[in-house]
Amino acid sequence: MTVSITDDFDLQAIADSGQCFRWDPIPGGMRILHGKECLLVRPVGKNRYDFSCTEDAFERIWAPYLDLAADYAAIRARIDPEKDPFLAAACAHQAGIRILRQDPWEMLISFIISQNRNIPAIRNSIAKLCEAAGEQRRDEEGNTYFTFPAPEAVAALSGEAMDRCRLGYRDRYVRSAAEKAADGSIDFTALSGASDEELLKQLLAIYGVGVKVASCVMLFGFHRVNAFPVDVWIRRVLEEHYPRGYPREEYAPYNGIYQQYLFAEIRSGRK
DNA sequence: AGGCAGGCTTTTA
DNA sequence: TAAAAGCCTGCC
Repeated sequence: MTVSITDDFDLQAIADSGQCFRWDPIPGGMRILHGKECLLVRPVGKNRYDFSCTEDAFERIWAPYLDLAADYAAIRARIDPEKDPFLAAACAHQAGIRILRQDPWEMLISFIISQNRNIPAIRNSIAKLCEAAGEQRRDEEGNTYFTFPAPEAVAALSGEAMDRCRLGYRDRYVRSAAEKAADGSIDFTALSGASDEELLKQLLAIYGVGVKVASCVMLFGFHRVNAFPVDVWIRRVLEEHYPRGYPREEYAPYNGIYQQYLFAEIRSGRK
């Protein structure tokens, strides 16, 4: 089906934003993996895209996933270039990013895996985990892909199979989280109803999850768009561009969205 | 109690 | 060789 998207939507910018690890370029577009689902997207004209899904799947899965109901241009426009030139420039340069509504379980595992590693290494481990414990399927064009595995499937992996995912010391974190998600002691449905403060507390109680990973899971898995992950890159932004402090209160409730523009900006090499 | 140093697997540049 | 979307443990 053809979809019209007039708000910010840049496939490459989103793929490069560090929030998703299973977006892959295909000829003329992007293949997007999300949980067990797969979507092929190709731009076909100004603000128009070919989606390899039915209208029903678009309404039910992909429009929510891509957060198409939100107005990112308006969120960018809230920043005053006079008061915060660096963030305003970041918003302008990095326009096209959206915060995806990803699966909480997939985000928990993905960001546990992310710690102390760069993005290519993260993608590699996640792909291997999907191959080891996910289901093999074919996309609309007959190419194979693997679903993101269910908690039970990860918990059931042998030590050897886990080793092949190259998780390093994180393997026990992944296994523990999978066991707790499988037996219900991590309950994503219940967590989705918690306040930001309570959700953070619950996530920090998970073995292998610190403040940085918890913030990413909140932002990308629970769509808590005021969560503000501080990693080495954002730390650099704050030190170099906000020596007198960063106005978190002023940017509520969208701190997480602005964080993404800052992150993309500093990683792009622009100063 | 809360802060800090050191260690940790592997990949990437 | 250093750095990478960090966290845990032990020590003080």
